[in-house]
Amino acid sequence: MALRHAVLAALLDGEYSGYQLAKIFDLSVSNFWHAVPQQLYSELAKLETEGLISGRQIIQHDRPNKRVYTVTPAGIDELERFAAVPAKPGIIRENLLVMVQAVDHISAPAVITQLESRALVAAAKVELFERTLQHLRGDLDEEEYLRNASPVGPYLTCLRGRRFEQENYEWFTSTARLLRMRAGIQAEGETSA
Amino acid sequence: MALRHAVLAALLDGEYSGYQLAKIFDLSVSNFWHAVPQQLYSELAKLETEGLISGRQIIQHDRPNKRVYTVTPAGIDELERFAAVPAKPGIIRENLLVMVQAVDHISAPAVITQLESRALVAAAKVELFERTLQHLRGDLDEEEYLRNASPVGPYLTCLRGRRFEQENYEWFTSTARLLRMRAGIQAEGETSA
DNA sequence: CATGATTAGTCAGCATTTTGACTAGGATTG
DNA sequence: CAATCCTAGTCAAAATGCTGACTAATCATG
Repeated sequence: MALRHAVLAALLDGEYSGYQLAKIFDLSVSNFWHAVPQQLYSELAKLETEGLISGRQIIQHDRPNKRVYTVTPAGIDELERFAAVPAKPGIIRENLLVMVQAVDHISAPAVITQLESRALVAAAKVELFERTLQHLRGDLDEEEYLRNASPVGPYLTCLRGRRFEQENYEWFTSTARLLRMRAGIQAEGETSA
Repeated sequence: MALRHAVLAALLDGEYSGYQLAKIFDLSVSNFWHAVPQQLYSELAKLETEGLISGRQIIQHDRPNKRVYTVTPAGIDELERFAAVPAKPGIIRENLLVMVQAVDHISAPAVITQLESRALVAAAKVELFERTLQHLRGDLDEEEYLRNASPVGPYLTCLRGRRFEQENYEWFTSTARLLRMRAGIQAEGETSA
């Protein structure tokens, strides 16, 4: 019973189908919760039978019909209870860091390549979050938005996500550079003097 | 088949028992891989039957005997193969951020309390990592350590962990303060003018 | 005008993770 | 000197997560 609260929290923000939710999870929600589409479909079904969300069919003529969901008052109550008990500490699983942990014992170039490609991914995510934040706050500046605007929750989690990816970018980049240097490998664009 | 590489990577650094490894996972390794003790015991058993680690019994008289493990050459090969294929993107699951995402719809004080208590935890982790880094580098300064010293992998992942917890601390703290302000709740120590 | 991408899912089943209960002896603390 | 903590695990079962295969219609591309 863990995914359910992430789904409920994501649905607070609008009426979405499983398919749409899968995209949202892939982008913004992945900052604090990871889930693959199939998990969402089955969790939505369970949440609906439990009455925490309610779905309705949308007939579409240009593309397949879909079922969109909204959080019910019972769903809000569930979130309320969820927030009342201490959250379990967060978990991280990052294979690339496992590789770096082992880098003294294995071939460094493989790890360096991965660091460099993940740095690009991280940079793209930073930009995406940047745009999301701009979009959320519209023409207000950040301070004003934070002071008054609503909803503020998604903005705050997005701030955390952006920061996380910024730090990822910097660590991936500097770690790759360092390992290159130690291995005596020239970075792309560098030349030996 | 994912935990196995984290276990192998952790064991590169010395000869540990399941029990010791559980503590190590709880502290430093949790920066990049989360696992509970029972997972480690069963994973160690599997790794040993597969010949990727080898264990030996240590007879102790003052406390229960234990079985300690070291990575075999086959285990190193396994890590090598692991590093040769692109790592899956990392995953995060953080219930406290789920609560913040939902904060506009639920009781804010519950969330604020949790943010404040997790800020303390994060601050303690920062200090722990700080001490770990100092211990690893001994009397060298960081630049020199990074340039030459060995092993460098655990130092690098610890740097990432420290940074992550620093950012957690700052985000928890500033988010709690902001939510207090928006709710019109005085922070501890503050007084209304 | 065929090929592939996108939307919008379903179904079955394996794999992994987590929880909880239990053992057992020595060390520590009130 | 009884109660609790720490070391060092084992076992079974429940809960959760993930993979892969499949359907089916429309839209975009070459």
